[in-house]
Order: sequence, then C-alpha cells, then structure tokens
Amino acid sequence: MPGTARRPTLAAVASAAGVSVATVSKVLNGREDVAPGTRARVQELLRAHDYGGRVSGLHRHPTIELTFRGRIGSYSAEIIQGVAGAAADLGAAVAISVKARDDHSSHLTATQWARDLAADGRRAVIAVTDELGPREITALARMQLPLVVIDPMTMPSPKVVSVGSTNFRGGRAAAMHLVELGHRRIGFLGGTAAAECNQARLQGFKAALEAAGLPVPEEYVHAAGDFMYENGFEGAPLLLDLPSRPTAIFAASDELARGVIEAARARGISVPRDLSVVGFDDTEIARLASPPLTTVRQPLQDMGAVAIRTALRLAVGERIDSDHVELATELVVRDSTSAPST
Amino acid sequence: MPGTARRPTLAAVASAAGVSVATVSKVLNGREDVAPGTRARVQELLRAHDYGGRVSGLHRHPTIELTFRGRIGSYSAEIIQGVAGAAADLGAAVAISVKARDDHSSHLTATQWARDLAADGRRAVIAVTDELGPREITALARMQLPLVVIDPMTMPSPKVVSVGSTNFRGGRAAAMHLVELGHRRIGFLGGTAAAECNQARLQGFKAALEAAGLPVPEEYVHAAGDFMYENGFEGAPLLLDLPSRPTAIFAASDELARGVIEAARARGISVPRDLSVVGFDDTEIARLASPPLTTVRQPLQDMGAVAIRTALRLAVGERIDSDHVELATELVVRDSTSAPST
DNA sequence: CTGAAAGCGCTTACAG
DNA sequence: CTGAAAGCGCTTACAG
Repeated sequence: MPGTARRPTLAAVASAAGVSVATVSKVLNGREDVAPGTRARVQELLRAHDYGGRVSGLHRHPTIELTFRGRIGSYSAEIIQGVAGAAADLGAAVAISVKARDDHSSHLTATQWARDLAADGRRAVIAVTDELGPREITALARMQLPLVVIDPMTMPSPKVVSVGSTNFRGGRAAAMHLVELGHRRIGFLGGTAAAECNQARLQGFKAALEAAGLPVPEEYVHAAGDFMYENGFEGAPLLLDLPSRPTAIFAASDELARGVIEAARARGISVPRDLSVVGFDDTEIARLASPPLTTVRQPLQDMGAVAIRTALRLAVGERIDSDHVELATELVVRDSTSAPST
Repeated sequence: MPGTARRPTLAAVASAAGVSVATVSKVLNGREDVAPGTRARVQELLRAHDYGGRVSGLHRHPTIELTFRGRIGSYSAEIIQGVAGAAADLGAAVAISVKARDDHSSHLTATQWARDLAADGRRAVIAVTDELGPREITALARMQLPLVVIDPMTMPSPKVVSVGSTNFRGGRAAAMHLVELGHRRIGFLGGTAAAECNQARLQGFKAALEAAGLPVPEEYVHAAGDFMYENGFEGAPLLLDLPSRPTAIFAASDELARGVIEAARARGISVPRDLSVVGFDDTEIARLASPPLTTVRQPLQDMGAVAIRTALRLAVGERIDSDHVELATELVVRDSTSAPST
C-alpha cells in the first residue's frame, strides 16, 4: 500500500470534536480527568478519523493479537494457517502469544496486559477457544481493543463477538452417519462436559438418535474431561468395558477419537470391524491417523479468516451484523467407520 | 517490565556520536546525504543506546518476525510453541507470517518486505526451514534486521545465523537402533534429496551401517521429494516392492514414516511385525500414530527458544559466538520397531 | 473538567 | 556532507 494518505493528527480530531488537542491527548492516554461525554465524543472522532496515534499509526500493517492457551497442536496450526493467510491478503500482521493453561492473571495484570497490547500497536485481539476472563474483557474494552473469540468453550457473553461452527448439526451428522450404517448401540465421548461446543455436539448426537427411535442410555454418554488424546485413551474404557458395549462411538474431537481407537486396539477390538469411531475437527490428526478418521470437519482455517476480517472491521469502528458467526460443519467419511459386524 | 528506563533520545545519541540531531535523524531515516563513516558511527551508537527509534522504541516489547513457508502442521506448531513460550519469558512479542510455498518475490518486493518489517517495528526475523533468497537476505541486512534460520534446508551461507539439530548423529542413532534389533536389510527414505538436513541424516545412517559391516545397496536409498505424508506413501513402494524387501526403513521425517506405514498396511505388511519403521522429528504425529512411532527427536521447541534468544541478542547488536548452533537429537523408542520376525 | 502555554523529540528545507 | 533553525505533533503541569 504505497502512497499512504496523510496521517491524521490530534489537531484534526480536536477541531472536529470541538475540543483542544490537550483533551484529545488525554483521552488517547487514558487519563482520568476527562468528562465521560467528552471522552465518548473524542473516541468516536478518533475512530472516524482512523486515528492510530503515535503507536499503531506508524505501522504499515495493523496488527492483530492472536492468543492461545495451553498446547499448540494440529488444531491450533489450522487456525494459525487461516488467520495468517487471510492477514497476508488483507495487509494485516498477526502477533501470536501462547499463555500457560493455568495462567490466570490478576486484575492488575489484566489491565497491564491490555495496556501493553495497545502500546505495542495491536488493533484487536483474537482469542482461541477460551473467552478470557471478565477482567481481561473489561480491560480490552477500556483500551478500545475489540475481541473476537474463535470456537468459544463457554457460552460467550453477548458483548463478545465469536466465530464458531455448527456443532449441533455436526453432532447430528456424525450420529446419523452411524445410524445409517446400521449401528444401534452408539456411545458418545465428550471433552469438557461444560464446554458449549461439547454440549451442542452432544445435543445434536442425541437428536439424531432420538429421531431414529434409538435409546440414549446414560451409560453411553461420558465426558473425558478435555479434548486431548490422553483423555480419549483414559475415558474410552467407560464405554469399551460396558457389559453391552457400543458398536460405535462418536468422540467430540479427533484427538479423543484417536485415544479411543488406541484403547480399543489395546483390548483387541479392531476399528472399524468391531468398533466404528467418528471424530470431530478434521485436523491433520484425522488425515494421518491409521485408519484415517471419519470425522466432522470444522472449517478451522475459514474460521480463522473470518475472525481476522471481523477483528479488522471492529478495529476501524464498523458495526458487525451478528455477534456470533457459525460456519458449516461437514461430515468427512474415511476408514474408521463401517457397518457393524453383527 | 514496569518502571521502564528512560527512553533514549536522538539528542543523547547525537552528542555521544559528536554530530547534530539532524544527522542522526537522517541516518535513522535512511537518507542518502550522510557520509558512510558518519553513518557507521551513528548506527553503532544507536545500537549502543538501544535506540529503537520512533517505531520500535514505542513498543513495550520488541517484536520478532517468525516466518514460515507452505503448510503449518505439527512440525510448525512445535516451533511456534517454543518461540512464543520463550518470547513470553523474555518480554518479547512474535509476529507470525506464512508465505505460500511458491511465492518467490521479486527484487522490489524483497526490499519492500524488509522496509515494511522495519516500519512495523520488527527487530529481527526468524525463518523456518528455508533460508530466504539472497535478495531477501540482502534487504534485511540493509535494514539492519538480523536473521536466524531454524532447521535450514540448504547449506546456510556463513553470514546467516542458524539453529539446527544433530542430524548426522540422529541418522546414525536411528540406524544403530535397527541394527541392534537384528535388522540387516535396512532402507532409507529421504525427503528433499538436496536438503542439507536430509543428507546429514542419510550420511549418519550410512555411517552406522558401514560401522556394523552392513552393505548399503543403492536400491535401498531413495528420496521421496519432500517430507510430507503423501511423499512417504508414494515413495514407499520404491522400497516395499523390491524383490528383496528391507525389513526396516528409516524415514527422514515422521510424516514420511506414517506414509510408509500406511503403504505397508495397504500391502498387508504389518508394522512392526513384518517391517520396522523409524521416523524423524518426534512431533505430535509420532506420539499419536498407531503404532506410536519410534523416531529421532528433534528438540523443535528448544530450537525455537534458542532462535528467538539469538535473534534478540543480534537485535541489540551483540556478537554471537557461533553462526550455527546444533541441539542434540535423541532416539525415542516406541512401537513401530521390533526385531525382525524371521 | 478544560485548555493555554511551555516544552520535548523529531524532521526537513536550506545555507554553507 | 553537515548542522542551525523553523516547525510539527504530541504531552503535561498548571491556572481557572
């Protein structure tokens, strides 16, 4: 983008807002001694003038913070690919940060965190999976940094914009696939029981079974605690060691599915001959698994792209039509499912 | 890092250099009308004062550009985890960019690219796997942006700092493991034949076999073209369909190994019973594979951490002891290898 | 809560 | 090639 337009100045914003440059400067620096009404008007004008200030205004490319919690795996890799790819097309930059899973910041550090992001020139934040705490959300809002959450784990508060996928439909599609193959005893192994997406997948699953007139006994529905491989491996016995073992299992992530398959193998149960397994996500894990996993594809790259487009629009003060966008899931049939052997 | 030290000013640098602020300003802005000697002196002082200028000086956290080419997979995920984790500890920020695999920029865009990085406040660049073209390297140098390459594919030019692992030893360890298990017919499936790391792994492999008095017939050594799963799957027949088929294969990446195993499975060859397979990298792929892969661990996270530490040191003008750091590889024995069945 | 005024850090047109 | 000087954009201590 050569030939940049003249950078907006404090003076321009000040005269537009009918205040002095000093006041605008104070708003910009988050000083307390500005009347709320004045502050609001100035902030509006700052946005209208697309004022990035001495910080981000110096950057050729607006920078979006992409933040993860815990381990970066295939799932995160897909999102990064999507976000970074779209960023390149949009002339934006992406800063990536990875927080430890147990890093729950205090009020002070939440404020400091948001301040640092603003000082480092970030224009918006994309959080993956978790929704940050209320303190972080407040701190970001105070710093005028929009937030977009990808695939939120908890029911997002209405003020937070999020991008997800059609988990309910995905769960239903997975179950319908198994029903159509002829399975009648079908189990569900979830990740985090409380997670919004987990519940939606479970509800979709139940809806499909009920529509087919199949029972959903309680002992066929379990949560493994998290979506990782180990959880699948350790949670699978809940289903595999049942007196009347299911002939098929829908696991709420590809990693869980891989864990289930490995636990089955350890018991001499062959997949898909003796047990069909469906995963969720369609990450690299699914494609490279043996057997390759039948799974519900979440368009993680597209979700990343939508997230950054949304973040960029929010950053320039545009209004967003919908607070929660859902992209379509899609069943991908590979080799981990087949008709029951009877 | 609260309580930041006073930000260095142009005036301070100017008086240290014995020139006017105007001259320092010109150097900073890359103007032509400065004598080379003066420019050098001023640049030195700018570094000595840790002057980031109006761009990066405004940032609380120095930002390092981490750039990938092609697909972001498990391998990239490990590196990102390592770089981002270390960055958090070091109070640095990481900007991530992903270029298309075939995006070979022209001279103009290489210059523009480096200029943009500087304008966006980057202090150094970490490139993964590829070494960038000579144009990019020159452009970065002109912009005073240090470059560190992780796991370079091509023999790095002596001027480029790189972080790798002990590929030769890794290849040797893999082969020794197979020899010790009792294998005598052992094949090698490489990725990119020309890649430095690939050659080192192959040489280590050969060294181990020769030390054991085993032949390395030509038809047992192949390159699949790249390190991806598909290459492994498509390249495996070169070894699997040999009249005298090897009883073990060392593949130069985990993805290749997974491809080999799948190709074997398609032929009714069971791993590890009929065929032992060793991979390389020890990414998530290896851990989640079925059977879990015996592989040579590359400490990708550590390599990422070393890369960003080095980049940061170069960014403040420190000298580096060694232009190429190699971290130790380590054989990780899992379930894809066993004694030959005969 | 607001802004006039002083002043800081930087850039640039221009004289030498 | 260098720097004195004008000037821009911003911040801040302070008067009201």
